[in-house]
Amino acid sequence: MTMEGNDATPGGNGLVSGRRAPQWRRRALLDSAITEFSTYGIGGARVDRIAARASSNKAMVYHYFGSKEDLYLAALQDIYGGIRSAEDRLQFDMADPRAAIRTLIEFTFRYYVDHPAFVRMINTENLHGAVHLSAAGDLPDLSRPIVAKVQAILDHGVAMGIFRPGIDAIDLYISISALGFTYVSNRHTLRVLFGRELLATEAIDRRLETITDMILRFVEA
Amino acid sequence: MTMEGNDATPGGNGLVSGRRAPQWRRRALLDSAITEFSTYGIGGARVDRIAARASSNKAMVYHYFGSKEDLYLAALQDIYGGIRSAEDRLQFDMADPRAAIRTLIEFTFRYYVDHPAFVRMINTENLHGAVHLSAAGDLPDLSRPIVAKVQAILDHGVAMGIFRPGIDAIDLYISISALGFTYVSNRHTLRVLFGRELLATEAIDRRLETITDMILRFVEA
Amino acid sequence: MTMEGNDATPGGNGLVSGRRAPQWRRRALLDSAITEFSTYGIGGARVDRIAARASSNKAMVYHYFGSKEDLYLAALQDIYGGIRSAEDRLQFDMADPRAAIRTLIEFTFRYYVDHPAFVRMINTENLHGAVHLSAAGDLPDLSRPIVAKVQAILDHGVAMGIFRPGIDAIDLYISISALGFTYVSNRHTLRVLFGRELLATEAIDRRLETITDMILRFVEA
Amino acid sequence: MTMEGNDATPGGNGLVSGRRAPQWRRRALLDSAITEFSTYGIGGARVDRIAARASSNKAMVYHYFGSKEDLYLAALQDIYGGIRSAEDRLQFDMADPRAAIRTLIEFTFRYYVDHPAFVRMINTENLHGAVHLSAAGDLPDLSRPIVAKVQAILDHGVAMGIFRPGIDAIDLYISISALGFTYVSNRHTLRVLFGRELLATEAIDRRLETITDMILRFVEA
DNA sequence: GATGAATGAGATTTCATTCAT
DNA sequence: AATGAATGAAATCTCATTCAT
Repeated sequence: MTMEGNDATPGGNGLVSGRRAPQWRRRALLDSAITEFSTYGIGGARVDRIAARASSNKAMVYHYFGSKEDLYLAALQDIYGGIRSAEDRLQFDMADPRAAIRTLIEFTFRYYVDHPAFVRMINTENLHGAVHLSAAGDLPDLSRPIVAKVQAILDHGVAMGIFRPGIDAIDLYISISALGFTYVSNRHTLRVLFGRELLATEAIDRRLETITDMILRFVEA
Repeated sequence: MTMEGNDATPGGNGLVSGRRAPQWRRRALLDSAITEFSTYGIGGARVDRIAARASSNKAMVYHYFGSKEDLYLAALQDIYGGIRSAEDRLQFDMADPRAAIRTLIEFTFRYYVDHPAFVRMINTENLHGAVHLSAAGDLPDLSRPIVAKVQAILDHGVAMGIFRPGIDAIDLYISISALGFTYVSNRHTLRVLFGRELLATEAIDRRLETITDMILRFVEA
Repeated sequence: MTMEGNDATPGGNGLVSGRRAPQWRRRALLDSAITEFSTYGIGGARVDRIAARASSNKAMVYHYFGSKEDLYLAALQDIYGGIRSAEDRLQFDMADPRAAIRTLIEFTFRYYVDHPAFVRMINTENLHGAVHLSAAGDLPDLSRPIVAKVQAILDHGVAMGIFRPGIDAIDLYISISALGFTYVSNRHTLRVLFGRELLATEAIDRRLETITDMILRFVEA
Repeated sequence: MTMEGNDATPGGNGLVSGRRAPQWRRRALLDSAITEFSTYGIGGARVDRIAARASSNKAMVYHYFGSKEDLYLAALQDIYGGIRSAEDRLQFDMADPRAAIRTLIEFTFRYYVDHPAFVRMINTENLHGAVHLSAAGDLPDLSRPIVAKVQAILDHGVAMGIFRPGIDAIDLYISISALGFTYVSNRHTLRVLFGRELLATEAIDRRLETITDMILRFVEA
């Protein structure tokens, strides 16, 4: 399911903690900020709009986050915390490496499809050379144990003779990610250039088949 | 070779034409604009900086382009005109579909690697829902005959029994693009999260191998 | 002894009185306010900082003082009450007018040296045309019986043939004050312009000699 | 003659130079800034008012001076450049040290009386610990050759047997300055406390007599 | 065509003050 | 009495755009 506007409240947060009761207001501002930054980029985002969307006022933004840039940072962390915790909840059937890969592919692709704000935030952050992520890069919530899981799946598959050896886990993960990420990220220009509505439900399902097929053919022995 | 800063002057084209002598100044402003927009996004771009980088002044920007938005549009068209004309110069060995696919993959990947500003502009345009591209979408310079070429290669391969049938040309092209595009586009966040310098020369070569391998395994019968 | 930071709690007074138990909190806020106003001026003072320095919160400031301006007024009164009560405690040896003048000079100079916040508050109040002091000018705590004492000393000295007649008490007091006040008040710019640390202990002692010498030569017959 | 409001255009400027024709506008903004800062202090000054008083707009302030603080710095330098150049134009009759001292005293006192904005700026700068002056302290326009002149006068007087030896030139200059400076600087609080209008014409003349008398008695052999 | 000055709208940020508990 | 949250007005600063020459 695609929800353009936003897709916030991902991480159980806890990233900053602090104040007592009105954590809900901080949360509302953060959600609004994610929507805003993912819609307009950093330079185009307006603190005014962020406050208004959260039914609050600009001063609250500064009260809770200090500055527009710090707010962006908090939004970025939250967005990453969201996918991280979703990944942590993922269950792989290690007895069936092929199924495990399918699970990973489907999860990853649908996460992008369902969280366009996540996709845009990543793009925005890359536009800025990932300097903010660097600054926050040591936060444990951002680490990606997912790669260890990919490695484990690959190892199992190789041991079982199903997968071929010599495949780099990070490189594979980048490929899985890329095949879905660009599909979501670039859907607007692709629509204009190729005339296809990529996020139509059947289109999504077909794309998932392509990605799964492509990755499995790549790893299979 | 990667050149961060910019990578302008793509189409010798003449999308707007007009004045004759000081076309070089228009060109300089356009190059500067591409650098600026691809570095800061639309909202973060500064007309002042664009003018200064071109050793000119703001009034010239307005003289030549009318407004910041129109300048962005011109930059976008220029960027697309660049890849279009490069694609037009591409030669495929149709007698060897496998080689033809390799040629396409390498060209596409290296174009992204060598033109990071192109990649960023695409991302920026998608952030904005491709509204500017839509507005300029009927320009002949932007159409993508590349897809027809992919279709032709696929058809040849199927006819020769080398490729399996049923592969959608656009979908395949999106995959080829995606495997390289995200690699370049998201390299900063990937570097922070995975600790790898994706644009080191050997890394690029290895990635090209992965992409080629993956696509060929996917299309081969 | 010089104490930069602050020098509050001058009058144990009770200019406003009122609540009984947590008078210490009012006092803490007032001390903090004196530090703040004397450091940043009225416009530069921050209610937030005043509250924080007193380990309290802004609402308390408003609870006790009503407004920032009223707080400034209270601080000003407190500061003047402080010197007034110190002056009241001064003992002059009227039998020796020369010694009495020396006592006055030393007291005055050292009071400025020891109470830089007092000096800054006076300057701040003068910057604002003394409108606040005017508003509070009828408070008995602010009247200056010191001038009557100067007059008495002068009269005694003239009667004893030690001092020359015709010296205006207020004018003399202004001179005594000025020679020390500016030395303290302008020490920062004087340090930059002349490269001398005016508040070094020996410098202070030497300055006191100069002032005493100058005033005595002026009044002596 | 006292002119409260302002008293600008002191230094032949040249402190920053730059732009061509519209130096008059920069000058107007600077004059307005001097009025504003000397009236409200740094924290109380309003960029809006500064622009409006100069019949300009805020953006021009930032165009010419960069920031409110830099504008304050420029104003401070201008103010100091003003007294410096007036001092440079002073002529002393070195054949008559007593007259020379009189000249210096009268010039100094009347400069304060006639330039209340100068006095207030000095006070404001001292309130802030002279950090701005320190930052600009190496500008040649700010050095004080006046002290060398005082020394020369003292030396002549001592050589002629008119003045007593052992008087420190800087200390003497501080005294001369102090006796007039505080009189002008603190006139508002002194008016409230003592009920005298210190800047009435006759009061000024009488005060000049006091200062002259006091200094001469101090230096004479 | 070209340039520096000028401007007004609007952006981010601050801060005195009040509210709810 | 005491506290943290909330707010609106206003302050500083920015920037796309236009003007005058």
